[in-house]
Amino acid sequence: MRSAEFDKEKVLRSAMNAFMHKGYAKTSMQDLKKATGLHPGSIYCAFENKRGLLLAALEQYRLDRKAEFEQYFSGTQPTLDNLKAYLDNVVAECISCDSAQACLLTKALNEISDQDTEIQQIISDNLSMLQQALAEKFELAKSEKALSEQKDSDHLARYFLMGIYGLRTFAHTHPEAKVLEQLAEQLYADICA
Amino acid sequence: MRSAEFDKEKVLRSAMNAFMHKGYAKTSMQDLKKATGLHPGSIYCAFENKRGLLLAALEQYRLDRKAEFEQYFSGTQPTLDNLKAYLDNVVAECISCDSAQACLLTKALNEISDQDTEIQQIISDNLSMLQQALAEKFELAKSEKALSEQKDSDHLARYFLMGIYGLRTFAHTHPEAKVLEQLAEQLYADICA
DNA sequence: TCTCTTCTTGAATGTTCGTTCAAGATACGC
DNA sequence: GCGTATCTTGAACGAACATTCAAGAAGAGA
Repeated sequence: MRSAEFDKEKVLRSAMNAFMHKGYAKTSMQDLKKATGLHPGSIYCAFENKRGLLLAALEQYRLDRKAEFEQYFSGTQPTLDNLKAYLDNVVAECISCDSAQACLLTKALNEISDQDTEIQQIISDNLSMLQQALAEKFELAKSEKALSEQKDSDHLARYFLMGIYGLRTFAHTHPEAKVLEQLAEQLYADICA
Repeated sequence: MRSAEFDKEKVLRSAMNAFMHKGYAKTSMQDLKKATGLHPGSIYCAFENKRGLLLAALEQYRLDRKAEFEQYFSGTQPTLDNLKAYLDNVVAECISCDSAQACLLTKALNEISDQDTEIQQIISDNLSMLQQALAEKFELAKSEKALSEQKDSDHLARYFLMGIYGLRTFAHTHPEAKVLEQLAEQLYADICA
């Protein structure tokens, strides 16, 4: 026996970055080779093909984001404060990173959309999971009496997610902190109102 | 002398559709030939290359959308009603069309982003124009006493646009009329509140 | 009707792409 | 320390790509 020499998570995160910056179609195997340090043969051995690498990268992205999300709600602060912090982090990401630091899920969703129903389904499922997780947080906020019982948590989660999508796209044309922060502020206010 | 045989607007709208459905990178010249009915030579003669065709298509898209926008505000109804109608139309587009009927501008913005600063600039400028046009409508609504003078029209325009971006992305995973209409409803309410 | 000019056509070009595979390298079991 | 199973390497492959161009088709002017 002999085990593989590369760190799978590291490779997948490099691939994620490559896909996020150039998009799936424009990222060539040569780009992936440069990004991951793996030779084509190894990539094909480990992930079957370019599409398999994208699938694995999407799964890694899901795990990373899930861990990140849960970290935001692990403390003892009021749930709504955690939600605001989470939103502020989205804004910070939009500003700080190189301009193309979008979410891999939405980036891939926009690009692949109709052409690959399986990937489309995976992405939709992932985003639905995030939506579900958000809805649970809104339920939690209601139980903390920080949010009116009248509110529909599912609707709030959808609206919140819609806002995040919008923010990310908006950031492409207006990467100015002040403007994005103001938008996030209103989004949060409208949800808590 | 002999004039060209094809209808430039028709060709550009066909190209627009092709680019919107498959994205720029994935749309091959063969696809464009099929979509436009033009042979490669003619395309290169008229638009220099594939990128030139995208530029021309973007310009045509801008003109079409500008005309569409102005039509929504040509009547004598209150401006806010027109805005709501405009928003409802966005939602209707998200639902009715084949799932990939996004906005060419945002689609291209998401895909090309960093790789072509000239196209990035053109798209940003176009979206800024729409934002500016929206801000003027909010100003108009204020003068009609339908909106508080306290409100910042520029901010409202940005928030409205953010919502539209978000709606379009959201529609990719939830193409259900009821959900999208509910989101649009709240967006409108939050802006007018 | 003939000629000139311009447009149209689609096969050919060189390049780049995703993918394969056989040869070489390396760690593990004995 | 040897044999072997497995991983790594990178050259090679056909396919598909954007682009070119020379030959053919067709309107305009006489």
